[in-house]
Amino acid sequence: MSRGTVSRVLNGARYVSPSALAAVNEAIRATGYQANSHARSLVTGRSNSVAFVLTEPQHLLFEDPTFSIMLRAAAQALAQRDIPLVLMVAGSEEERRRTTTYVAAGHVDGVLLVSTHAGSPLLRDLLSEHVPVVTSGAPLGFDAVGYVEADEIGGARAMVRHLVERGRSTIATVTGPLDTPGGLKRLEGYRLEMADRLDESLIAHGDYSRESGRRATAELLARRPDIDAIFVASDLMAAGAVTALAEHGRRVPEDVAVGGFDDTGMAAALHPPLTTVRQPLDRIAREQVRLLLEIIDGQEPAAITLPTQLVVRAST
Amino acid sequence: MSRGTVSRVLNGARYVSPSALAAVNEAIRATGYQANSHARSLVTGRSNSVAFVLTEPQHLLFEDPTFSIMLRAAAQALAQRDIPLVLMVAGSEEERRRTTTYVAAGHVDGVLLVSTHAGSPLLRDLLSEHVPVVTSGAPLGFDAVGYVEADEIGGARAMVRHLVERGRSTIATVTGPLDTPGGLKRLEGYRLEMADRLDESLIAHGDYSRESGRRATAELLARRPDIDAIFVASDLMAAGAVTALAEHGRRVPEDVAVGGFDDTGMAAALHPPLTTVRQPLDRIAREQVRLLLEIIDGQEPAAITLPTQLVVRAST
DNA sequence: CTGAAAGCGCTTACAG
DNA sequence: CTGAAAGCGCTTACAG
Repeated sequence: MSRGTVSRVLNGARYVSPSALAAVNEAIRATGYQANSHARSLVTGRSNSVAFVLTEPQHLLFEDPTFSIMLRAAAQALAQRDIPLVLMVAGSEEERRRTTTYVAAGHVDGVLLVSTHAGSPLLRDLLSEHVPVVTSGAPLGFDAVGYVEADEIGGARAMVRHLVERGRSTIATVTGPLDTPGGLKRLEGYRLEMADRLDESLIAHGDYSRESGRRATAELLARRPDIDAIFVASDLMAAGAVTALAEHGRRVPEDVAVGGFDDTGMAAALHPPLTTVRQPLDRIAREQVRLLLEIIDGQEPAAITLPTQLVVRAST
Repeated sequence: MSRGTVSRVLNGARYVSPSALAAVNEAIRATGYQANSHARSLVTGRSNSVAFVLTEPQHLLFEDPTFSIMLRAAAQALAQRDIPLVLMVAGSEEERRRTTTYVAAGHVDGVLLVSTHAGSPLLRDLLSEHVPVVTSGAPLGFDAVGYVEADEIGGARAMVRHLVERGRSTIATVTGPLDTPGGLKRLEGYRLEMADRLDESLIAHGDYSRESGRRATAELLARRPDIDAIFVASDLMAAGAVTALAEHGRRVPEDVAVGGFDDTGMAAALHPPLTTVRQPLDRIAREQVRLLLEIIDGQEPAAITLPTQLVVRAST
């Protein structure tokens, strides 16, 4: 039996007789044969691997479980297809250059990018090299890039609506960074739902870190001591907000209701347990992988929006 | 100029005349040439990549920043040598099999393993395939495996000594899982330093999760209401311990002093800020990478122990 | 020090 | 449907 026939079996078994197919499969089982991936990549020009590129500042990565959850989910979704995930850190300028060079050299077939900031130079470089990319969250300021996002606006609106239904009248918000899609869209949802209740003094800005949630909440309390609810744009910042409220002698939820966003494990562990908006992070990562592989296979990019879900706990 | 000469320049420039070397380097710069890694791997039989294998239960990975810190540090140490890090998740039985097959097939040259449990079947399989492996923490029940660890025993002793110096007389401990080197050795350090103060009723067991720290502390308080200090074997569990103490109306540090282990960002963020034992996680990951690359290059394994450092804050 | 040649293990048209 | 052949882009003895 020729090498060519074996290769055909390995690559989809087209134009192979049933008897040859069976014989090859049996031989593969018996010998535990595994194709040499380097030889295959050399001729196909495909690496059959994908990079997961981390661009977030160090502290956030360790504080906020969101990133680890997506990383792990992506690794698992890829493993099911026997595609390795290569982790790259592109925090500094030099790391970014190294990452672009590495990717452009064809070491990986595509890139998974998490929470891209507006005008990200890394994304710009990657696109100019025509590297298949899928981001999580709509990349601000880029067109024709594939992405997967949660329904940020819908989720934020649902939370504000819930706070209103709970009888809260003075609802503030702590935003995420406004150069990220999540930060921007959660604020947009808040604005839309607040409508004529809206007042700019009810808005304070954070950067997704716990400490920023605490600081922004303290600002709000100083400016508007009359607030009776806060929608905080991430669970981690909400943890900071709860701390700030305690420091100012406000009870949660009696004096001030607090709602978060994400529903990572932290939300249920807070005191009191946090009402929040659940993002389907696992599913986002899985869809991101699926979409990237399609694009690598030559399909056009797409934008996928997945539903969020309000999870009511004791904090509201 | 022949391909052979260029190849010699790329691989260390032995037996190359200065003029040829200069010419090749200039051509590389001018054209931005990058060697095709698949072709190179095909002939050398080396993948020039390394796997980072995650075996921890999901929840711990997201709760405890220790793992992300080591993952990121390892990725950065490898990136400096232009070696990609392949992330593999080996939580389930099937994932473990897939990982072993993948690694044994030569897709990566070696494996970085974090916090191996006693008798780990993954480590057993990897060693039986003669895959170069370096673990973080001494792997319990295995010989001749390279590893890098913090001085767990010394760190635990320093903490107990500190609590004694602070005038505490009834010092309890919450341990980590005793089938991990960290869990076992931190308890050993506690035992050694307690000497004749030791009483088994002062020991409660956790599993490194926050909730287990809370539960174990509640147990201790029920059994020994007279304790005035607790050495908790990780910062995350210490956070749970502080919660339990508050729930039982004990003030930290006035009534009960609390000491942790790790010194991840969480320690300084706790209320009150946590006295803890700093593990040099960055350095551990860097040394782990260095050692693995040496072993891949044919050197014998080694065991490296790095010093820990007591960091005193307000909780003691 | 340098060039020519073989070979790493696959895939893919191309005949048959 | 199947086999023989070329070729992917390198590295590495081997002559010279």
